[in-house]
Parts: sequence; C-alpha cells; structure tokens
Amino acid sequence: MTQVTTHGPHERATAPVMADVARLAGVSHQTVSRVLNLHPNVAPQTRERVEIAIAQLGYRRNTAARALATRSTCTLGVISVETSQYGPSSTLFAIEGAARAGGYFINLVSLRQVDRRHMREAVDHLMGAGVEGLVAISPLRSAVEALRGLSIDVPLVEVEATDLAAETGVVVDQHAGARAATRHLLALGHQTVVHVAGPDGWLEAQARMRGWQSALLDAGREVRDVLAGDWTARSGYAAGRELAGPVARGEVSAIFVANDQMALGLLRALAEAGLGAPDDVSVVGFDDIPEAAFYPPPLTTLRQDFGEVGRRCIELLMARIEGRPAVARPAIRPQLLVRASTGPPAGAPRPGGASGATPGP
Amino acid sequence: MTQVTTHGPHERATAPVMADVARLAGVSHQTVSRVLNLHPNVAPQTRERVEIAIAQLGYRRNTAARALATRSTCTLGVISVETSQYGPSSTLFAIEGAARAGGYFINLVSLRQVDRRHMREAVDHLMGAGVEGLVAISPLRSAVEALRGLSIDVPLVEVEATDLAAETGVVVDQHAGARAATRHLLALGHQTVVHVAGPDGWLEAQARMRGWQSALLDAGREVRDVLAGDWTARSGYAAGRELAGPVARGEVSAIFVANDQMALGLLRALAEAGLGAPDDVSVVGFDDIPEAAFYPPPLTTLRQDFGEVGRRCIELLMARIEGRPAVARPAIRPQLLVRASTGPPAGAPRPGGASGATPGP
DNA sequence: CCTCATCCTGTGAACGCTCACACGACCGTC
DNA sequence: GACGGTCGTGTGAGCGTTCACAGGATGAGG
Repeated sequence: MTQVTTHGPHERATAPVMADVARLAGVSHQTVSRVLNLHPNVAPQTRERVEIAIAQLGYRRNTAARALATRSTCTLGVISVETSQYGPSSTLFAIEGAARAGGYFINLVSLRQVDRRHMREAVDHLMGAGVEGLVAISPLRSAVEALRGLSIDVPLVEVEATDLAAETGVVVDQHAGARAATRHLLALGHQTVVHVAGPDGWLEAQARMRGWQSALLDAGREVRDVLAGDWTARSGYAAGRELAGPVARGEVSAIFVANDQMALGLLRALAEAGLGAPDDVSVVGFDDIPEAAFYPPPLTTLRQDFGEVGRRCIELLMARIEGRPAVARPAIRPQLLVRASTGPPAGAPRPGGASGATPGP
Repeated sequence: MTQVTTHGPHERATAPVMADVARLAGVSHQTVSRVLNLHPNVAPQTRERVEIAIAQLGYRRNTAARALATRSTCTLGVISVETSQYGPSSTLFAIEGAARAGGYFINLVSLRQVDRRHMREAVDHLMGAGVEGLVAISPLRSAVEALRGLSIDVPLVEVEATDLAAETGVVVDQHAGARAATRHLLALGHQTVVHVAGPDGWLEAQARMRGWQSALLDAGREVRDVLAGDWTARSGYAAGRELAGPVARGEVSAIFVANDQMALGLLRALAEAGLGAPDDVSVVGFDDIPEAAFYPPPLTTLRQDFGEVGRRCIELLMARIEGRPAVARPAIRPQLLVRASTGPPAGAPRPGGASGATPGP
C-alpha cells in the first residue's frame, strides 16, 4: 500500500516521516535532516519553513532509523541491585537526571540476586539494547566480581565499588567517613568504640569497618570484635540485644553502626533494656536517611551526597564514551552530622539539656 | 573500506552482522534471521550450523535495525516521581522485573518536580525513544493532571492514581486499607481516631483520609480535623507535638498516621513528651516499610504488595499494546499487620502485663 | 509418471535516517 | 571576465534487519 501524502493536518494511519516533512516544506529530506541536527548551513527562511512543517505534521524523528544510520543509540544501561535502600535508589535517580541532561536515555535493569548468572543476563539484556555505556550500582563484592568475569565491550562505570574500582568508578570515601564517626566518639571521651558492621559481601560495609579499625588503632585503643548485621533494622535490633548487657555493665559506651536502619533497630533493643542514648551509650549511624533526624533520639550520622555521585558517574561515563580523558577527582567525603544520639560517656561531666528521652516503659 | 570477512574467530573493527554469520554458516541471511526468530521451518542441521556460527562470531542482533524493520522497539517508558519513598521505588523495581521477564526494555525518567512542563518533557523524551507503552508512577494529583493534558499516542498505565484512573491503571485500595486501620482501632475500644494525613496533592493521602472518615462515620463516631503532614518523619514529629497535649489530657487515644515515616516522627514527639504507645496512645501507620517492625514500639501498619502492583502494571500494559482485552482485576488490598503500637485505650482493661496497668480479669 | 501440497531456502525490496558527494548560486579578488 | 571559495541545497548509497515472494526439493496420492 502506498503512503497517503496529503498536505495539511490529517489523521493518518502511519506516523509521518522525514520525506513527508520535506514534501510539505518543499525541500529535500536532507535539508530536513539538517534542520533537525542544527546544521549551520541552512537558510533561516528554509529552516523556518521546515520547522513549521514539522510542527504541522507532528513529526518525530525515528530513533531506530537514526541509531541505525549513526551507529549510536544515545542510551546508557544502568544495573542496580534491587533494594529499596536509601543509597542505591537515590543514586539511581541522580544518575537518571544527569544522563537525561546529557542527552542520553537510561535503560534500567535491577538485580534481585547478584550472582554471575544474573549479572551476565543483565549485561546481555543491556548490550542487546545497544547501550553505549554501562553504570553498575554495585555495592556488593559479588557484583563487582561478577562484572570482572564478563567481557563487556562498552565503557563501564562502577558506583560504590570502593577500592576495587578506584580507577574505573565513582567512590565515596567510606573509610574516611567511618574514621570521622569513630574519632567523633573518641573525642567525646569514650574509651573505645564498638562496631556493628554491614553484611559481609558489601564493600561499603568493609570500608566502614576498616575505617573504624584504623581510627581506633591510630588512637591506640582497643579493637573489639565486630557484630555483623545485614543493613536491616532487624539485624540492628539483634545487635542491640547482644550489646544491652555490656552497655548496662558499662563495658560499652559508644557504638558506631554501619547504617541508619540498623541504628534504629539497635536503639530499639537498647530502649527495651531500659538503656537510652546518649545517656547510657552514644550511637552513630551512616547515610543520613531522611528519618534519621527523628530517631529516638535524633541520630548522629554521616551524610553522603548521592546527587554528586550520580553526576560524576555520568560525567565519567560520557567522557569515556567520547574518548575524552576522564578528569580524576578526589573521592566524595561523607559529612558528619552531629545530633542527639552522641555525648560524653556516663562518667564524664555532661553539658546538660539533652532530651535523650527513652520512650516506652 | 570494505569489510574484512575472514572465517574463524578474528578481532575485527566492527561488530559482526547477520551477513557474516550467513557466510560462515554457508546459508542466506534470511535463514539466519529465521533461526534467530525461532521460525519452525528450518532444518535442524541448518539451525545448528547457524547457531555455531553465531556463537563463534559472538554475533549479536542489532536492535536498531530490528526495530526499524519491525516497527517495534520492545521498550516501555517509566515515569517515576523522584523520591526515595519506599512505595514508588519498590514499585519501580517490580515493574522493571516484570517488563524484562516479558521481553521489554525499560526506559526510565524520573521527575524531580511534577508539573505539566516537566511531565511534558518526560513524555517527549520517552516518545522520542520510541517507547511502545508508558507506565506512570504518579501518586500525585498534579502528575495525573499533567498527564491528562498531554496527547499520548501509546498505551498508558498509571500506578497509584487511585480513583482517577480506576479504568486505566493499577490501584491499591487505599480506602479499604484506611478503613481497616480505623476499624482496628475502634475495635480495640477507642472512642474515635485522629488522622495525620499525607500531603495535599497525593492521591493516596486523600484516599486514606476518606477511608478513615468513612469508617468513623459508619461507626457513628466523631470525625475531628485532620493534621496534614508531608510523608516525612519531620512532619510526623510536628503532628506529634501538636497531639501531645490532647493525648496527655486523654482527649486522643488513637492515631492513624498516613505512612510509617510520619508515624516514626510522631512517636518521637510523643516520647519526648513522656508519652508512649500503646500505653498512652495507639498508633497505626501505612506501608510496612522494612523498619516498621523496629520502631519504638513495633508499628501496627498496612502492608502493600508492590511486587503485585508491578506485575499487574506490565500485564495490563502489554495487553493494551498487543490489543488484547485487559482482564479487569479487583484492586489490591493492603494487609493489616498488628504489632505493638496499638492496644486498648488507657481506661480499658488491658490483657498484657504492661506498665502499672490494672490487670485484666 | 504426473500433480499437488509441504517443507526448506534464497532473493530483493523495504524500513527511515545520515553520510559523502555533487552541484549551482553568489561573493570577492585578481 | 575568469577564478577560487563559501554557502545552501539535492542526490544516491548505505546502516542491518525483516517481510513478501519465489523457487527447488521431497513426499503422498491419483
């Protein structure tokens, strides 16, 4: 069936193509293309005629044809772990915004399980879509390793892969953040700091633990065993139950918890044991999730600038795609926010006025 | 420059195309296409030869060319509000998973601000990408309205647009959830229930408020003014401060808060005033975020099945794209989870041995 | 042995765009 | 007036796939 090619606004079965615009404007398809691509050598008058024709027909350039001809899809793939964790999802949105601002489309894959097979599938899916670059939000060691095994023939930027990808990714200096948290607690007068860590496979968890360790060692303080959690409030609660005894006996006066959710659970368990922060124990979290300021008590924590993470990510990826040299940037440092959950140890003189109300019985 | 066309695994400048596979397998490009598209009429032996050639060359079908020829991009657009709220981000991941399982790619746009201009841009961006269908995670009235104004020539499914899109979207019965929450509190013996609502523009907030209202009216109870929040723990905290007085004076004994984060802030404010749940007041939240079980005290709340929301979304969208009649499904009902934050009013006989209450019969 | 249907395969033309190139008009310069 | 350069425009050939159609085998039935 041949195409209907009437002028004027007309309901048509098929979407208008460049040739239709050209015919309506009385120019060649190439001139239309030039207008669309902002080529300088088009007479203003011609340009206007074409633009009117485009508007009149509601013409929209066919991306597939364009991609086929130019061999570029203007699409980036993002692989994210499927978690409603505050960090990854904030990062995802920041990445999307930055990519769109840079004229790229975002093709998303989320991974419920992070193993080699699922990672392979995800990468295949995205390569199949013809992405020109890949962002992996891969805070898990397993994700990084799964990625290592794969032969990926487009630029790849890893987010939060810490030291494993200092060269190829965007990192937040978790180590420095953890040091800051620990030093804050020591500066308040605590003898040492206990750590409730994130799950084993998470690189951030590891970096935070190391930072805590190094700060203690630098200060010549005792490094006790860590309690392992899994980011959930539930695991923080379990840790809190374990620590309630030592806290009550005065053996533990300061706790650095690897994220805010676990800190919530921990505070809950301590409260059930009749222990409150900062009177009986000081607690520092990590992330500054929006609720952290409303914990019982408001939580001292470390804020990460996820927006900046996303922007750097895309900047780096675009540079690599276009073959530009990537500007090396210092790692992003988390910022310590001191709230009500930390204070001097019980024996020390206290400034006073802290609310620290322990809810419940 | 003409293409190098050696056989065997060879590093080549350009990715192999169908013709290369055909040549290596000694068949025509069309036969390769048939193998790829699982056409039945291919001799098993030929199929195998082609498959070996594909594997050997690492051939990958060019999506752009395929899209151009078939006029289908296998891509869905998702517009999401940019929020790290538990609900929307869980829904997003669920949608992605369901779409990928159905063989579709997901093109994501997130909206920092939801107004007509940004919505228009988002839709344009996605239409430009050639999406075949659109999912809008649009829990905001403004989003729904912005969408209404736009002429979108692909199927659209709205998530969480409640009554405004009962026909065209996937909805969770917020109204029923709110009624369940309210009835639960009344059943415990509370005279009436106060409501801390979500922000004005959010449809879920409105539906939850109406549900609360209708349950009270059905029971012939007093409907007081609502306190408006904005989903954040901060606003819940503010509401808590306002309610502390009435609670202390025994004027308020039960509060239904429109989401869990606000409930957290509210509990915090009450705790600061020396008031605890469930002894002094009962509190119900909404969403069942993972932390809700670890609130002080563990929160009675309503769980929404976001995974189901995502799956229905894609099911509906695919049906519409393929012109199949969509199966009408009843709205998804949230499930009441009774935890420790709710109990009988202070005056009533109490089952448990909580603080200084008169033991029940 | 011929016919017809069925299976398998190949040929050429779209699909809608961009790229490389060619061409005429116009300007200034010698 | 001839010449080279720039500007504006048009022509035709791809990009890599699928679709429509045309064949050449092969087997069953007359």
